[in-house]
Parts: sequence; structure tokens; C-alpha cells
Amino acid sequence: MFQAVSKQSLSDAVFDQLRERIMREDLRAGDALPPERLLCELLNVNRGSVREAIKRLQQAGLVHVRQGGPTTVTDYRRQAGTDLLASLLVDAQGRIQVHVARSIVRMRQVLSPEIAADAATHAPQITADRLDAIVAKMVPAAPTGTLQELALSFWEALVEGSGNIAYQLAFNSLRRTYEPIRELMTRMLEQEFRNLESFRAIATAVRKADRGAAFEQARRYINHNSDAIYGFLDAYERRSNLT
Amino acid sequence: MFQAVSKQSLSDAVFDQLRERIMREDLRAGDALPPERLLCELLNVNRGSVREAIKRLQQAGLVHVRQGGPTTVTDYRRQAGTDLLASLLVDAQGRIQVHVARSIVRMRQVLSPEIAADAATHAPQITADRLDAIVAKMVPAAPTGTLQELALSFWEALVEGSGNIAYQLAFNSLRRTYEPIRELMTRMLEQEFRNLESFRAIATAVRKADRGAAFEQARRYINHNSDAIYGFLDAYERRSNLT
DNA sequence: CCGGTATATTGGTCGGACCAGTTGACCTGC
DNA sequence: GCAGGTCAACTGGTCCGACCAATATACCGG
Repeated sequence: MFQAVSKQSLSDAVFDQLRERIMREDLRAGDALPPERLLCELLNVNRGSVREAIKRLQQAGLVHVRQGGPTTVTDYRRQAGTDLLASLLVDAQGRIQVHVARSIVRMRQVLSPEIAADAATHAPQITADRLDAIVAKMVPAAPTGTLQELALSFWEALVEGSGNIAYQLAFNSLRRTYEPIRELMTRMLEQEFRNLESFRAIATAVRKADRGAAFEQARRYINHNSDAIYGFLDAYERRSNLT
Repeated sequence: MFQAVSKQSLSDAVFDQLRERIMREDLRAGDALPPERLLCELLNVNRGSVREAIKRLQQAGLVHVRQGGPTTVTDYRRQAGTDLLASLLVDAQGRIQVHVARSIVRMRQVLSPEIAADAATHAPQITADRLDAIVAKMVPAAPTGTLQELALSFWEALVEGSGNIAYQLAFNSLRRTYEPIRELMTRMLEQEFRNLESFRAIATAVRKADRGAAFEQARRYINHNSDAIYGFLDAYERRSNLT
């Protein structure tokens, strides 16, 4: 298959490089960033590009900027928001940070049943219609990638059905986090995607507006799902330690 | 007391204005933003400022930019991350969006007991030491604002102790969200802050590395706390509907 | 109707100027 | 000696005007 070629503007490149340095603690909390004009020379780009990059770092909570003084690095663990998860999950060498992955899976594990439960109370019929439509497209013979897409839409519909904007935005953050390791997730969860019964059970519980059942079915699914990931991460970690 | 005077750069002002228009659906998903050069004239600022603002909008997931074509507004409900919660909670007129507030409280309610439980297993002693130190500073006679500060540090310590970076970043997002309605929270939760027993109970459970007890104590606290907020929001909503 | 082509439009980059806060060395006067 | 003021050298913030690069559109020719 083809995939869109990735373009990157200069300011994006600058942003990535600085972010990488901060998260690798090459630049530690409290350190001053080089002055913008110096960065221009070092990176051989225009000041505008540097400034756009720094604005983004500021918004991400990685640096503190004040006019007249130097731009300083902040403690991202205390300042940054969920949007940073994607950057944390995979390092510059493409290695997965196992403890970050475990954190994400854990949060997802905790929230998912609640989301299903809320969807069952908030908008059962409409949500169930959407869920059924998605499940109908899931055929075991389909390629795993397609099933993954559908599973993602399934949860997207569920989250929207929960009527909880906080869940929704958190879900978006997580979705962005999955993107870089998409193929990995595909292989890891192939078994899960093919177990259509789980999806049907959740959809049915939602349609019945049965909060408890929705919670329980989602819990079963997500626990099973999470265990598969935990297992993979354990193996991944052992393998990393060997080399 | 004094508080820091708030400065705002031009690009921040532009960002706020565009974000506001997008969230008020003055600019709908799919709509094209005016060209940068036109925005410069309309807002009477330099193109650099406009570009910095748009870069931030792009990072926040509110617009989609591509060279050569127009910059278009995205569906923020599907694209934006948790960092947007703060902007959603309070509208331009300073009114609280009640359904957003309920969403946030709900997510917090679900996550808090899990955080306490994880802290009890992950780093019980160190965390408990920090918790005890904070609780020691909580004296019922202290001004509510101070107690609020301490309560926030308490949860900050707990979240750090959970060793879960996803929780930590989500917590940061939520903390930023509280900031604009800080005083409101102070009044709303005064009773809660003065109930030191809850904090002690959580700290004790963590020290004993008793996962179940930590979960349960945190659950009791956060439920009580959330109910207070829900009650306030109901009243707030009724009042809004009247006027 | 299809495919190419010229042109206008849009975002991306450049450099160089000046404005506006901050810092620190230095001087002043008590 | 030291509090307070002064000034110069930073730092980030804003501006201008030019040009590059990708895209959209209208038009033309087959």
C-alpha cells in the first residue's frame, strides 16, 4: 500500500529537535535555551522558524519564555499535558519507552469501562446504532489493518456516545499516541480484533441502556486487550535488556 | 494580596481570538481561515504574529494547514487533546460551561482512586512521607486558599507516587483547567479541604501499601468532593436558565 | 472531455531593522 | 559601605518587504 509522504516545515524540525533534547534531558529543567539569534545560526534557519518552534514548546509546557530574559526549560513532568504522551512513547531511536507504554495502557484500561457505562446511560439508542453499523462491517476474513480501523471507530463512537468531552479529548490524545506505533499495535492485538463477540456484547449492553453490563463487557474486553499488550511489553523489555 | 500582572503578546491575543471564534463555532469545521496576509490587515498585526498563532492552533488540533491551500478549521471534538479543556470550560463571557465541568469532574472522579491505589503499590514509603509532610502543614485554622494549595500538592505527590506518567500529564492538564476558576473552587470545596481526616486516611493507606484501602479512601474523598461540585453546578445551571 | 499550461493565490522562508523588557556593571550620594 | 540611580549590553517581541514553494483556477489545444 501507499502512504502519504511526510513533509516537515523547518519550524517543525526545530521543534522536534529541541523537544527531543529536552526530553532526553540534554537540556535539563532550569537550563536556559540558547538565544533565538544564536539558535538561528546554529540551526541555519531564519529567526521566524525558531520563534514558531519556541512558541509551540511554550504551549506544550516545555519551556518558559519571558521577554528580556532567557528562555528556560521547565520540568515537563509537572508542566506538560497529555499531548506530550506521543513524544514520550517513542524515543529518537524508535525504541518504545516501556514504562510510558504501561502508563498509557493502564489509563486506557481504567477509563474504557467507564466510557462504555456512560454511553449506555447518555445516548444508548443512537450510540448502539452506530456501534452496530461498525460491527456489521467487521468480518473475520478482513485484513487485520481494516479490523483495527473499525475497532478504533467503535471506540470513537462509544466515546462520543458517552457525552463526556473530557473523555473525548483524552481519547484523541491517546489516538495520536497510537499513530506512530500503528503497525505494532496491529500485530499485537490481532487476536483481539478478531473476537467480534466482545464488540457485539458491548453494543448490546449499550442498546439495553444497561450501565452495569456495558461496564462489565467493556472491562472484560479491555482487560484481555491490555493483558496482550502487557505481555508484549514484558517480552520487549527483556529483549531490550539483553542487547 | 498582590498578583502578577498579566501580559499578553500579540500572537497570544491572535491565538485567543481565533480559538474563541472556532470554539464558538463562528468558524465551523471545514471552513477556511482568512489568508494570513488578510488576517494581518484585519487584526492590524504583523504576519509573524499571525503565523505564530496559527502554528499554535495547528498544534492544538484546531486547524489544518497545508502549503498552497487555505488553512481550514478542524472538528476540535475529534482532533484536539486534553490541553483544550481549559479553553472549553470557561467561555468568552466568563461563564462556566456546565457540561464541560461535569465531564472533567467525572474523569477526575474515576481516575483519582486508581491513582491512590497505584501509589500504594508503586512507591508507598516515599510517597507517604511526602503526603504526611503536606498533611502536617494543614491546620484547620489556615485560610482556605492555603488549604487548597496544600490539597493540590497532596494530589500532586500522590500522582507522582503512582509512577504513571499518563496520570501525571492528565493531572497537569486538569490543574491548568482549574486555574481560571481557582477562587470558585476555593469557595466550592471549603468544607472538603477542612476535613483533614480524609487526607490522613489516604496517606495511612498508602504507607501500609494497602492498595485496596488507598483506593477506597480516595474514592470516598473524591466522591464527596465531586458531589459538592455537582451540587454547585446544578445550582449554577438553574440560575443560568432563569436569566 | 481530457490533459497540459499560465497565472493568481496561499502558506513557508528569508534577512535585517527596530521596539521593549531584563540584567549587570558602574557610578553617585548619603 | 551601601541603597539607589544610570547606562549599556543583552534577551525576546514586532515590524517590513522580498522571494520561494505548493496549490488552485481559468484557459487553451487536442
